[in-house]
Amino acid sequence: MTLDLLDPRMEAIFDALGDRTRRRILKRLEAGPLPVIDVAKDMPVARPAISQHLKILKGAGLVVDRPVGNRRLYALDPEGLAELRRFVETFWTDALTRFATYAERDLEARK
Amino acid sequence: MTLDLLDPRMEAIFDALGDRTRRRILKRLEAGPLPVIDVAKDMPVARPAISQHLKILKGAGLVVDRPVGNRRLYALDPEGLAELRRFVETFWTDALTRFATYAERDLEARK
DNA sequence: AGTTATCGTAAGTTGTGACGCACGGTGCGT
DNA sequence: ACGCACCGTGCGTCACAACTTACGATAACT
Repeated sequence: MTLDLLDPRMEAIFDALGDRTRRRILKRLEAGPLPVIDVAKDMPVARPAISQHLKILKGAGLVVDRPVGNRRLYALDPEGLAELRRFVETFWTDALTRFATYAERDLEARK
Repeated sequence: MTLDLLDPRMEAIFDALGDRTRRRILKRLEAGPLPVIDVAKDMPVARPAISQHLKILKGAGLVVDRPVGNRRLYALDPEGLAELRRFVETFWTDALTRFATYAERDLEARK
């Protein structure tokens, strides 16, 4: 029936979102593009760790980066966010449909 | 400004979704409620591992369970899914708003 | 009562991912 | 040219989370 494996892209996205530090990074980038050093500011981990996390987020398509002089600006990638949004949306509606179906069956069974 | 930490509930949800096996479990439950033994069927890991994953998913509010005779039926929890949906939705729209703002600034800066 | 099936959990092992440190590269300034 | 700031990346370490195995509990049979 339906494939058991998720889209590799979605796998990467959820894997990326599975880490607290990475979620914090995204939350911080929500305010706008930032250089690595600013992303790392007041974070519980050191800058190199932030770089590694950013690399993973980039691989998942959740952030984009562009060099600006000395530094490198990271920003949210609407592409990846859109993909996540679509997936959650469809999963949600599908689940609700199924849920309604089973609620109906329950009602039927109770008669 | 905006709080750096996410809602503990969302933290639990994303942590739960951060694991491949757990995602597969959810995907399987999308078809309807199942006993543990059926969830574990043809899975790359043994049944006890599935039980542990289900416990985590339950803690995150993504699944619910009810005893049915000898077995125990697990099903998707619309509550948690709704929460996830809302979060992704607002994050998405907020990000888009910010994105538009910065695109505008870019345009302005190019003049 | 005895047997079988389903399930949860405790205990112990292991892979791996998150991290700090150190280094090298690059760009901007003096 | 020199120093400085920013950044990416090996490399080694370590904690933790995902496993298996073994056991005990409960429920539905004969």
